[in-house]
Amino acid sequence: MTIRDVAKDAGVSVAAVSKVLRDAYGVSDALRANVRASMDKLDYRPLAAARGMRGQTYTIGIVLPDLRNPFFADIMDGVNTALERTQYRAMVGISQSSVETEMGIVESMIDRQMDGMLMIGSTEDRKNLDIIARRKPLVTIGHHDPEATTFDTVNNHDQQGAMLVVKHLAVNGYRKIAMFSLVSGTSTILIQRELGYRRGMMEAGLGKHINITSSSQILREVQLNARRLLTGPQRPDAIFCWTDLIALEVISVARELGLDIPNDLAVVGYDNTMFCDFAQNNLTSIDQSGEQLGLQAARLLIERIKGRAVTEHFVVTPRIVVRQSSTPAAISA
Amino acid sequence: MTIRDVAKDAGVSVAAVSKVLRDAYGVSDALRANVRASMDKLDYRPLAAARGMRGQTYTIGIVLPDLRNPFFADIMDGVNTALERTQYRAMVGISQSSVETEMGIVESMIDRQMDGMLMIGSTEDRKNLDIIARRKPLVTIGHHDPEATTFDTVNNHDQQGAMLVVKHLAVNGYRKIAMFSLVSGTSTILIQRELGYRRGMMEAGLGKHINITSSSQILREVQLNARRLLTGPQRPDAIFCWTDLIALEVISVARELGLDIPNDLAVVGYDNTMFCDFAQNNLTSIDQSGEQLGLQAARLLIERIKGRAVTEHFVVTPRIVVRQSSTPAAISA
DNA sequence: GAAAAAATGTAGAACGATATACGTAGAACG
DNA sequence: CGTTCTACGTATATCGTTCTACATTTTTTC
Repeated sequence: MTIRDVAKDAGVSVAAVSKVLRDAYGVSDALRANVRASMDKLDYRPLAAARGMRGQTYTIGIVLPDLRNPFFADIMDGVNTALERTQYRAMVGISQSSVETEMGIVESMIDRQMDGMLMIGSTEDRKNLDIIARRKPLVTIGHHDPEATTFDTVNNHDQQGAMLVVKHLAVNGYRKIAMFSLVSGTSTILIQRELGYRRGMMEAGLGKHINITSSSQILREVQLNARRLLTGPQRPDAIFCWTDLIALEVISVARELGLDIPNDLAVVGYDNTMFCDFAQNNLTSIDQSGEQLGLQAARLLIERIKGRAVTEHFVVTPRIVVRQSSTPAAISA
Repeated sequence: MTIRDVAKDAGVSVAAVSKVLRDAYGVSDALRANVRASMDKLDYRPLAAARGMRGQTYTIGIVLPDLRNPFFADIMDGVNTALERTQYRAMVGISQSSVETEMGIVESMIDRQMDGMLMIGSTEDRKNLDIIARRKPLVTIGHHDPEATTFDTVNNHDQQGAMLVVKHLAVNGYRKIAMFSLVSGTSTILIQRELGYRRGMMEAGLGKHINITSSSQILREVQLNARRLLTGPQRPDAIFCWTDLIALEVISVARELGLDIPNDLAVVGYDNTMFCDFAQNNLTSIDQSGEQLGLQAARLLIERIKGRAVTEHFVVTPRIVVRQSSTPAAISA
């Protein structure tokens, strides 16, 4: 089943069929209907590889850091919603939070003629992103770079989100508020969240309690760091974790140490993923509306593929969703 | 940077370069070294789209039902390990547990000239899988069909896994053991787990307590069904959930109802995902070694792509990992 | 040392789309 | 009524590989 078969069946030229396929200029309604009918009849499907040789593949590549953080599922829901009514399809690559793998995936997506790329929570720096963007339309989620001109960015206001957390904790009487962050020199969202945390602490007059622990994402290391933090000389009475998944691990360690949450320790996460709502977690978190982020990013990417050249930076306002893990009152009530 | 540039630089024919690229027969060591040097020097990367026109794209398509179940991350770890040293790359499509979407993704992967497909937890029936397998090498994970001859299957022994659960619960004194299953007429792993549950109950002399509740995966519906189960006239004293994620939701509902786990209610999951270990869950589960499943599946798929025609069916033996959610003794101890 | 076999390399026709350049008919214009 | 537009279609070069068929050289065999 090739474009030639369709052309023959419809009694028109190959070029005419191609035009119909691409919604290109210069096709009468009659011709279009005729060709469409033949395509349906023959159950014709264009081969992306062949299209890719000269034009588009109608495929966008999505790079995810890992599959364990449920937040990415929220984002993908939004992406899929945005793509639903288009002829674009998403193919996902998993970088396992490694920069080399990430670049490898991007390369292999370019080799595979993806029309554009959406990088989520990328750890690349601006230079590398610029290099990619020069080759293919690019949109990032979770990379702050308001000065970027070669690619679009989609974010929530991470600094503000972190400040919301600190403010909420301070209002609820917590003082020794620590932050559990991620070791990753280049992640701009971490930088913003740490900044927000510091600013929040200063504004609450808690500057002297600023305390940031950084850890990789490896489960064992997270546990080790959490345990160290909770058994150290200056045990915090609240921990703000950079993502829900880490918060759940911190809760786990705290429970094992016999600490009561939220009375001995408050824990707050980020992303407001579905796990926060479970009664055994009941985790206060920042909602950055992953679905919205995914939707906007996909929209921007398709616009870019279609030719938009001016850069857009989309920012969502985060909001805090308060649950029991940070509200001692709720437990006594 | 095309194959022609490399050929020119190395002073050989285009065909020679192509042979080196494909590890094809008829290349001397000297030629290979020469060509490889030019490829490195020019930083050449073959274009998958062009390769796809005649040969392989060295890309395998992986179809995942959803991104929220952390079990799939374990599988993907195995897949990536298996692919690491090959020139194959994985591209993932998310079907959102919908049969139409699943078929759509498969179609679009075939359009994109994937060399083979790995379908995980597919809800397709044998007929559809046969149709796919006739077009592309296919391996499934989580689809029992020992009679299948057109594709390979990789599974754990789900029936045995379910029996392990029932036996364990019975030994610990639980009697009214219910099962929380998934509405999905065609999923063979669910059929096997339900069968194992029934057999286990019969063998434990608990036939009259057999009680299977089925629900979709939608969070609200799961909660509703769990609540109905736990507040009904014949409240079970243990619930075996078909996957960890559901078990976590059941624990949540039970906690909200004021039930103590494991004294009022035991909960057991399946897949032994990372969340089971968290202290707030402490969930007994069946380990089916997702990483092993992924590794074997990827290996089988590449073998098939390379030409193996005889079918293989790989089965892992499940083992139970006992935690507090099903051992009342542990809590009093 | 001639014939056969194996090893190594090359030329060039595919693969299935896209997109440029162009032809032709009918409409609009003055 | 001739000219210029516009709308609609077509012919075909092109994209970057693969792979068959073949030519040449080297090795093996008797």
